[in-house]
Amino acid sequence: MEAPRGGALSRKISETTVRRLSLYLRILEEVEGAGTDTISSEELAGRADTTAAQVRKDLSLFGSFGKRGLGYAVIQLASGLREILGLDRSWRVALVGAGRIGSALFEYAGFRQRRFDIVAVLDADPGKRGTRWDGIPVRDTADLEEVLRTEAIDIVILAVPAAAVPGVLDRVIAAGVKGILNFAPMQLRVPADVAVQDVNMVMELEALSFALSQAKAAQG
Amino acid sequence: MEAPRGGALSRKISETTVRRLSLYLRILEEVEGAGTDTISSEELAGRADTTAAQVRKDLSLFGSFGKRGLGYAVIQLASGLREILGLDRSWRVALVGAGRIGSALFEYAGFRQRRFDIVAVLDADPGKRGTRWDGIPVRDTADLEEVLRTEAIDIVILAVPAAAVPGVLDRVIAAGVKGILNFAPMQLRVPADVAVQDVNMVMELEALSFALSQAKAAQG
DNA sequence: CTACCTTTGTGAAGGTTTTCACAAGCCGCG
DNA sequence: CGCGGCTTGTGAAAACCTTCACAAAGGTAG
Repeated sequence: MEAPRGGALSRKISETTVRRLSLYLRILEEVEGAGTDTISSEELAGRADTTAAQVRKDLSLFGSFGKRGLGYAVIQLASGLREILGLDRSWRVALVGAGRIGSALFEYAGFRQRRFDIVAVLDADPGKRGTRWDGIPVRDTADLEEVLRTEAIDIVILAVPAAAVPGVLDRVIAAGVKGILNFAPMQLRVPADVAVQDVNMVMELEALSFALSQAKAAQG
Repeated sequence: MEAPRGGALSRKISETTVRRLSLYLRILEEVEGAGTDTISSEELAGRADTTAAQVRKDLSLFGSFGKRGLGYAVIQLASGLREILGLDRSWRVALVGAGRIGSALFEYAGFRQRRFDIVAVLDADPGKRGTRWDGIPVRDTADLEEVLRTEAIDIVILAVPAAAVPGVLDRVIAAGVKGILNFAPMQLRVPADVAVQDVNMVMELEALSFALSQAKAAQG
């Protein structure tokens, strides 16, 4: 039993599966706080807005976490999911772009909770240089390479204006960073070994716009 | 030719298709600025990081927008996509939660460009009340129902702390709002006729964490 | 007008993801 | 210890999505 686990998977795991795993983990942490120590696929599915079969299939891709007749031990499953998702360690994150969005992200407690530690902040604006955010000096984007290297950065959060993206992106990639969280509304072209996740709020609003328009059209 | 268009669709359109349509529109607006007046599915696909067949299939769900041998007229296709996505009108948006994230969103120009007009801002903090953001008064969340009604709000951006979400959500739904953009890291339970889009940056970072862990495991 | 080049729109094929359904396994109780 | 109720893990089926491949159609040049 319990063969694959965190290791190198043979099967390719889809983006949607990873999102669900992430969601399961959040739910487990919520119910753990509430004192529940065991949970069935049925209940987990109810809270995650999916089906019990989906939950079991997702988990079965990584091993055997449950007990038949009983369900899943909450603490154990949470820990298993953390291992699968690579959350059993901390990640060193650099925030590039200290504008409104950057500042909101920096303050956001959810990152630190998951051990995504923002250990460097950079901005091109000379006016910002020298100020400190919660003790971390805002450094010049000109020093990007040096900061990425000396701080051993794993992940870059790109929160600069669209016009500034291409230049910064090339340098981030050249510096060997393999993970980018992109807030600019543009497609980043990156080598295959670099992972990019986009956060595009306009796209989300457009999806709402589409849904609302459809509903209106259907209903008359 | 050109039968379905914006109207009530028989086929159910998937979330991923809508995201691609949104992306196509952004690309068309970019190349339009550059003076191109015609574009092939091949070129659009290249810029959208997908395949020509995918582009044609996506568009064919809504009608016939191209000319064989020539490609798509950029301006016309952009306008067709705006109609499909419901962007051929403005949307009245209320921002609930005037904290760091709310403030960053309010300033973000991308929303106004697409005619998502933030016409109301609410917050529970009495200290914020009476201040004005770009001329819009920050109002008390206690007045939520009245504001949603008098301002004829289409979409609510939920940017309040997780603990405050359940109370606010119920009232937003009761007030008849059918579209919600949710920034709280929790599943919203809503009636079937209410559309929700989640923006969850922790989940995006976790997807990066997973990808980076996988890569490390594979490579040794 | 015809021949030829190009690119769309779309059935059919292929692939992936989700759902179904049930044997296997765990627990508690008598 | 054996039975019954419950829930997992998983092949098989169904649904969904993407890719292929080609007929249909616009344009152009001769």
